[in-house]
Order: sequence, then structure tokens, then C-alpha cells
Amino acid sequence: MDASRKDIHNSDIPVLCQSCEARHKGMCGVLDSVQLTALARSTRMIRYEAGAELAAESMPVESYANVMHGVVKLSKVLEDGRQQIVGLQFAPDFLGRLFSKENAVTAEAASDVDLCRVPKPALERLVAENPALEHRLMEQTLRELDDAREWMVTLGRKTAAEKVASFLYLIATQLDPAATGGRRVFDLPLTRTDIADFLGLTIETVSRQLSKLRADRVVIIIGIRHVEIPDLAALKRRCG
Amino acid sequence: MDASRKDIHNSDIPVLCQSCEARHKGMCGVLDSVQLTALARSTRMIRYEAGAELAAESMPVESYANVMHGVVKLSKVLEDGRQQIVGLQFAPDFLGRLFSKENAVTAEAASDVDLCRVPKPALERLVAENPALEHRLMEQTLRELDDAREWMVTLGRKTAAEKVASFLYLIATQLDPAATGGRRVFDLPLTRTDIADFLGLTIETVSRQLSKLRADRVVIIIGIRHVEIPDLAALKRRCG
DNA sequence: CGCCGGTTTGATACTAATCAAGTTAAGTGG
DNA sequence: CCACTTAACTTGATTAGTATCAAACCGGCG
Repeated sequence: MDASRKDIHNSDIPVLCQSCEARHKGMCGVLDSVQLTALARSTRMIRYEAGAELAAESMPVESYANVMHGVVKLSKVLEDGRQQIVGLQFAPDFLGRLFSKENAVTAEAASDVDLCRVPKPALERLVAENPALEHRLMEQTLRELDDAREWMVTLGRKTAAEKVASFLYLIATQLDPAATGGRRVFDLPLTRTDIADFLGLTIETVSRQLSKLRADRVVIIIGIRHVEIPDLAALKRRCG
Repeated sequence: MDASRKDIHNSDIPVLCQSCEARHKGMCGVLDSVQLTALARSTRMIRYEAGAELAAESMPVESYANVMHGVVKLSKVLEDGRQQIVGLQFAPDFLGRLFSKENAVTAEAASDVDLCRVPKPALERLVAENPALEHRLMEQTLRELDDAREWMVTLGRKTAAEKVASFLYLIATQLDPAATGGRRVFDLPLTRTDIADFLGLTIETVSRQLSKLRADRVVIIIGIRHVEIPDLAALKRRCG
């Protein structure tokens, strides 16, 4: 973990926090300038390489963070090693489970990731003084709950083919939300193993279903990660 | 729906709300007596029979509620009718998705249920004026998110046998949390169809796995709904 | 060039779904 | 009280879908 993190100069923070305000989602948007300045003093931008562990299940929560760039995967494991990814966080999501002593999930950088970290006590003080901030975080938590429940339908009731289509649809709409028309182009932020762990499948099944979607011209896959969706509606019809 | 609901005299409410305060979980616990009295004026206790629909997916949210007695199931359906139960709510849980115009899920009474209903604007006004109430609801939302993610592991990575054991374990610990020692006794609040929809299985598979657990003396099933768990730890070992 | 991790493809095995009878439990009306 | 009805559940036989095991492939890198 140490090998894969690099501190970034602190003066970057205000700019990044304003950009997150501009997107009406990050936690900074509800703070006034005094609070923002106070917050900037305790935050620290850190860059992690893909694969770095950001927080471990059952370990004490040390800090919260905002995802500024990249994709973070949240996962849980059974004792025998079976793994399930239970959520993905994209910029500018808030990262961390408020009011809990220990992490309920493991957080890992799926791609290279920039985090804006805040120590646990600093953020909790700010939340206690600032109901608007708690409200903002409540709204994200509710969205995450909606997402989790939506994904439970995928895990419990969809076929392997529908699961893989649903995954591509999710990534296409998250990574390239502003794209006009039905065409989407992006690089997969997850390996085949991650995709399998997200979908409750094996990597072989994921690979076969991707090949089938490619054969049916629903997606164009160039190399191993680059994906083009010529017609998002056609992909959606494959999602069940 | 109308046939299965029965109004209860309003004077019952304060008592019931105090009982929910006593349990440190319902939404009334953080209100002062003035707010409680104001709230009591707009709340209404309603009883629903098992199977009644309390709220429908994609329909406008009319009111929130507290579950006072019984079990509510939250579900989602795919276009072709495949169904997945995405959550269960037990007394004294809060019911409803704050700040949303429409329901993300369908809510149905799994057993006979008593709800303490509050009109949407009344509760939202109270939440806006009372950060402690929003905090309380935030804590429940975070718990629900934890539960949903825990269940995603069950849906994505466990075998049918482990799923059924996990379901029994969940119900045993929710319905009879105060029981001493490892022995638990309860009635299943869900039909086999509901259990299958919760676990992402068919009812035949659920039935077979229950029979196997019974043959292995992990559970004693009397009639169709009455369940005795002689040793909760033994059941837990079957959960994977 | 050859190794290596990640991926794809193929052959087979196994789990859970589907299809099909039975069985039990709870009414309902004679 | 008992035959009849019905819905919910259980059990059995077969099939389908996905996992597992195994081998080949590909792209990047020393």
C-alpha cells in the first residue's frame, strides 16, 4: 500500500473541492468558505495505483475520503475466500461508512485513484455542526442503497448473459454519462476477475458472455479493456 | 388493499410511539414532547393483513411509516415477472425512501402488520426542523445499506444450501434477538415463494434444502411455519 | 526470444431449474 | 363431522446453465 500512494501538494485541494461542488455531488458543496478553509487544513490528496487497498473489512475506520478520480471497488469475502464486490464508487462519491468504528467492507482502487482524505474526527465534527452536510451524505447513502437493491435483482434473478450486459450498461452510463446519442466509448476499469466478483460468476463465464455480445455486435471490444457500445438501447435490451 | 386495512383509534398512537422510543430505534425517540404531540395529530395507526400492498414500485410516495408490528417485504420485479425481495423490515423500522418522489421498491405486508403512518409533507417538515431526526434516519439507512451489502454476498456467492441456512439465521436473530443461549423458536413470517424470491432460488430448491436441514437435525420444522433451532452456532456453520 | 499474467476457448461435471406427480393443511359446504 | 376443494408445500425425474478442469492464446516486458 505504501508503495502505491503518492502525496500531492496540499494547494491542489481547494480547486478540487470546488470542482466537486460544481458537480453537485461531493461533500464540499454544502460548506461555506470558512468551513472549506478549515477542512482544507486537515484534508490531504493522495494518489493510489490500481490494486491498492484503501481500507480493510473489520479494521478500524481511520478516515473518510472523497473519490476525486478513478473507480473504487467495495468488496466482502467469505471465510473460504469467495469474494463479492458489493459496490463501485466513481468520482465524486464520498467514501466511508459514517458513525462506525470499523469498516463493513474492503475498499480497493480498481483503477488508479485520487482520494481527498479527511481524518475521521475532523469530518464527524463538521457533520455534527453542519446538518446540511449530513443531509448531503444522507442523499448519497440513499442513492447507494437504491443501487445496492437494484444490483440485488441482478445477482438474484438474472442469467449470466443478462448480468454481463447489465455490468456493461452500468459502466457505460456511469463513466460516460454526458455522451449524446446511444453511442458510448470507454475503458473498462475492472479486470475480468473483478467483473466476475461483481456479478457472482466465474471469469470463464464472464469471458464467454463478453465473446457472445461481441459476436452479436452489441459491443465492440478492442484489446482487452477498450469497449465501444454502438447502441446503448440495444445493450439495455440484453439486460433482462 | 382496502379490504385488508383497518383503522385503529388514534389515542393508541402516543403509547405506541413511546414503546418505540423505549426500543431506541424508531423515529419518535429523538422528538421532544411538543413535537411528539404535533406528530401524533398527523399519524394514523393502520393494520394490514398479510399480502396487502403497502406501496408500489414507481408510484408516488404518499406517506412514510413506522413498522410497529409484523414483517414488511421490499421487492423489485423485472419486466418478465421475475421477482427479487431486496429487504425485510421488522418492527420498529422506519419504512419509506426519504426525499424521493416515487418508490424505488414495492412494499408488501409479509405477515399481518401494524403501521404508524405519517403523511410525506408532515414528516419532511419535521426532518427539516430537526437534525436529530435526520440523524436517526441516517443511522437506519446506513444499517440497511450494510444489510443489503451483506445479502449481496449471499445472493452472489453462496450455494442454495448456504442461502437457506443464511435465511433461517437472519430470521432467527431478527425475530428472537433476546433469547438466551443458542436455542431459538419462531414462526416463519414468509411463505416458501417469498423465501425463494429473497434467496434468488425456486421454491422447489428452498423446500429441498429445508428438508435436508431437517434431516440433519439443524432445524426442527413443525407444520409448515413453526421453526425451532436447537443450536444457533450449528446453523451458523451452515451459512458459508 | 521466451516468460508471465491475464484472458479466451474447449470438454466435462455438477448444481439448481424445470416439469410433473404427490402430499399436507386449511377451509367450505353438505 | 366428514367429503370436497384448494392453495401451499414436498418429492421425484430430467434438463439446462454455469462451474470446474484443462489447454491454448495474447500482449507486454525483461
